[in-house]
Amino acid sequence: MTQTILIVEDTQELAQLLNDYLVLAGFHPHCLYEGNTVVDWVMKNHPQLILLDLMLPGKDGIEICREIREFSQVPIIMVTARVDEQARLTGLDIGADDYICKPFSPREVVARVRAVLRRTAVEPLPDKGLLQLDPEKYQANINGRVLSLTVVEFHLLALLAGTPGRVFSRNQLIEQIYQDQRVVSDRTIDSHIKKLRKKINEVHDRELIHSIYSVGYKFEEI
Amino acid sequence: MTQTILIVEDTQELAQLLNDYLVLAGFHPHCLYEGNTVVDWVMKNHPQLILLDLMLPGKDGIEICREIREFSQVPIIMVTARVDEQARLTGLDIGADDYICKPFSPREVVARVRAVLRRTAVEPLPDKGLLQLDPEKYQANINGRVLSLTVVEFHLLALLAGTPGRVFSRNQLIEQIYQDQRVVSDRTIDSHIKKLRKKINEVHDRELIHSIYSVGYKFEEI
DNA sequence: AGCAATGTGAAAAGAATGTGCAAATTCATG
DNA sequence: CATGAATTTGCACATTCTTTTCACATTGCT
Repeated sequence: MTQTILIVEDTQELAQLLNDYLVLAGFHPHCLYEGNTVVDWVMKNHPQLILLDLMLPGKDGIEICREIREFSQVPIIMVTARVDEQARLTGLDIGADDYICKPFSPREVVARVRAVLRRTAVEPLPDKGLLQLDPEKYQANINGRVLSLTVVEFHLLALLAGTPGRVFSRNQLIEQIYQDQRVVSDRTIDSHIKKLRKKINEVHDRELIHSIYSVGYKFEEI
Repeated sequence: MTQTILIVEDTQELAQLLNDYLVLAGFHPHCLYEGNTVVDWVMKNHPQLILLDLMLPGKDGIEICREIREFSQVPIIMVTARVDEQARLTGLDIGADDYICKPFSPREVVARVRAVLRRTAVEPLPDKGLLQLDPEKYQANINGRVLSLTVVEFHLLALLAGTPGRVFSRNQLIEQIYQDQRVVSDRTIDSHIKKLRKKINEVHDRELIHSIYSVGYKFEEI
């Protein structure tokens, strides 16, 4: 198993430095220098871990992180240029596994990469499941059949299916789906779940979304 | 010597999750949900370690930390909600032993707790038997077979199995399970025990939960 | 035996979820 | 900017599941 690491960093010099250190540490890094192509690259190449700069030409780091999280749990380490940029990370859980603040020593980065990989090591996630999600189109695929989902439905499904078996409380789901701190009744989630189930049932006969009484919902564990 | 851990965290959901993980790891956590009572509680109960949220209703984490340091060297791990809060920690040594930044995985917290305790004292090793509990799924595994438990059943089993061989009185169980001071008849515990036993029996033939006459219940000591 | 504690099943009480509908909101378009 | 369609939201009621309690049976203890 190769240890592909994706480096997304617009300062070429820095990217090169990181690259060198990671090669020395036995990884196989790949560099991208702007934001627009990142999501595609990740979908195609399934890296083991992503080092993601927050400030990027093209699409910005937070947005990229969110999009990746819709279809993958790959570990992401955010790299922030300066202390005050950190403020942008505050909007709670944007889905990154760790973050590093410049200026950093390359040694430190390698150490963090190792740490994150160690933490997430036990992940036999052979994607290719029966469900595939396409964040660009807000579509899901089950057994090759297409579901058109609304935005909320898509986020909901992406979250649940992102970690099959894990139970999400309604509040957790709300926090993740409405990142703008909107106030929403928890029963609203039930409504969306119902619609999701209905759409899923149209193309698939087993129930994939389970309710866990007094806790929340989870996606079928495989 | 029991390993009491004090959790001070206003998000009840999070407190409960941490609580579960720590019980599973063989500790005896106690939760407080606001800042004003913390110092008193610590003086009376002498916990082994404190997990202290920085942002709290009532007295704030830094102030609490300072006050505790006036009379005790108990290890304190600060929990910060967001990255920018870290700034408040960096400047001065406020006396904490470590800090953790949300979002964190409960596993990570347990690891840090162990690390801090290792540094500051001698630590009894946690054991991993035939029973595994997953607080994020409210599931138990025995011999690889899955038990679906209700919330109360899960907490009950987690408590008992967290310290195999230790006898818990019904009142102790009630106090731990219903942290909201609910009033519940002690016979209620018996009912839940019965259901637990039934579910366990479906996948395992030896009796794992034992009644100790006129005292309470304990989990099979191995 | 006699008292106390625990096991058991069933039933009442309590909570959470499913469902259909309608009101509010958003969004694209004329 | 108005309009209608699609989406989102929240509610009320039905349904399901869980929790709690109780009465009675059984077991353990002195």
